[in-house]
Amino acid sequence: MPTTVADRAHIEALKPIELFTGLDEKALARIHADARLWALRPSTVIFRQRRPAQTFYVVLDGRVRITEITAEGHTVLLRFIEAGQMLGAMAALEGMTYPVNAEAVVQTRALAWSTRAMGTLMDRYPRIMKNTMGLMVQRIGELQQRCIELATQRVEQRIARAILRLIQQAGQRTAEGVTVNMPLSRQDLAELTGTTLYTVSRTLTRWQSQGLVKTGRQRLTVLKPHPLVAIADGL
Amino acid sequence: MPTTVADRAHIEALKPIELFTGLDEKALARIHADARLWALRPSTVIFRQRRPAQTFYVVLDGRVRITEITAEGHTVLLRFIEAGQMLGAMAALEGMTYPVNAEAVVQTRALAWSTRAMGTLMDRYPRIMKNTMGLMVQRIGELQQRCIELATQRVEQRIARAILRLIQQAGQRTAEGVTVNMPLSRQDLAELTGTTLYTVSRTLTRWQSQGLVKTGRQRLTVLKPHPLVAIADGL
DNA sequence: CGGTAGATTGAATAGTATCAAAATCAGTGG
DNA sequence: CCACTGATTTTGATACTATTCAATCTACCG
Repeated sequence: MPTTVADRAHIEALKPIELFTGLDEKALARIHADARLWALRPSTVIFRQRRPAQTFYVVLDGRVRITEITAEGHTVLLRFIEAGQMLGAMAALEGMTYPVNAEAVVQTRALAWSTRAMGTLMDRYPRIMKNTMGLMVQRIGELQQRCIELATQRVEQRIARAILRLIQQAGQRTAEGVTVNMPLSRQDLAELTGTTLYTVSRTLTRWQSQGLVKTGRQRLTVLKPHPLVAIADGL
Repeated sequence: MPTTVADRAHIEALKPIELFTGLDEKALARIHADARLWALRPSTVIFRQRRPAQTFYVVLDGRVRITEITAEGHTVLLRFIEAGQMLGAMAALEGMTYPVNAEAVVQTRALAWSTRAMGTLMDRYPRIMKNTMGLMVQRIGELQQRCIELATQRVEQRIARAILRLIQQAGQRTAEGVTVNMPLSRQDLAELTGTTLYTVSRTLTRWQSQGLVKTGRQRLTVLKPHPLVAIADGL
């Protein structure tokens, strides 16, 4: 089967994805052939917690919100998934359920594989498994960091850290400073840091009056990163 | 190379370990041949955070304490590792550093492989990688659970959950109830739940006066699990 | 130009941390 | 066997952070 121009473009798209590093073009072609492309409008639910994990995704562009809802009804925002990252890794193993909810924040495209297809690919190309392990190690590290912050830091400190992470992940330089390039409500920040939207609001208003940030409806711009870093590091 | 009686016993010891499920005896023999056995006295430091990850372990018996110390000097107790579980999974990848501290709580035996040896084994037996992935998925789930508890639950609730988990992991039936079968101070419980030893002490004394638990110096017995479960579930 | 989701603000309160001090317990060695 | 030592635990008083609830305000959308 000869590779067409369109195929080549698709294969190129797979190259920068961390999950597929170290694989040759033949492997990438095979991997791509098994994938289906999904286009997701903002607020589309990709999967829900406790449902059978049947599809494994890699996000091509856009942004996905990972949440978990507790028995008491609290929502915790666990992370955002960005371009190039995998999504629904549980679906790489058979017979699992998704532990979380995934929802597109903005217009998002993702490649999708069935559990069966990804299982076969991993058996054929163990390098994918090795890469997955590496990514899981990263994720474990991030989660441990979150646990530690939640266990030892004050709310203000946690909000500062969350914002600094957000501008790392989705920061866009503007004339004034760095803007978080996605809709982000006070409620989102509260779910991200384990507090209430009221406390987030008060904190942001204070920072705004100090000239550290500029806030708007679902929008946030960091004007002076350094004092924020100081707060994140515990004054 | 014929397998001796002693070798056979060692290979049997590897069989129940989740990391090695699905491997045949020949593979297990090879795996065992590469391992070194470590015996660790209580309080022995196995590795420290930020040091190069050079050794991958599987705990045969005993118990290991995983902690992380923050820049501000707070210690967070992330988990206990029990018999059959892997330890230092970061060492499966090359060029990583341990993200945490590991210390034997009681007399402990563990098998150890060098990064190089475990890398070779994983290349030769991809099943080990698949098993590792499964264990990492478990670990990610547990950490997410911890984050959610820290983000949404009150201290009392978190302490109840921690204790219930401990009697799952290290519970020993006695005439009165179930005892946590390892030394466990108020400080440990505080580091496990993100609070202070004072609050843990007050909580336990209250529960003791209600007849739910019986506490002693580094010792804890659950007399009535059901009310504790009710507290863990938020009354 | 209303309607509505998002954001702010105030007041009251609850939950925990913090600090200081005292009490208890397990060993240890005289 | 007992007093001594150090670690662990308990308890009290106080300060403070953050939540909760209610009310109001604001920006954006159709």
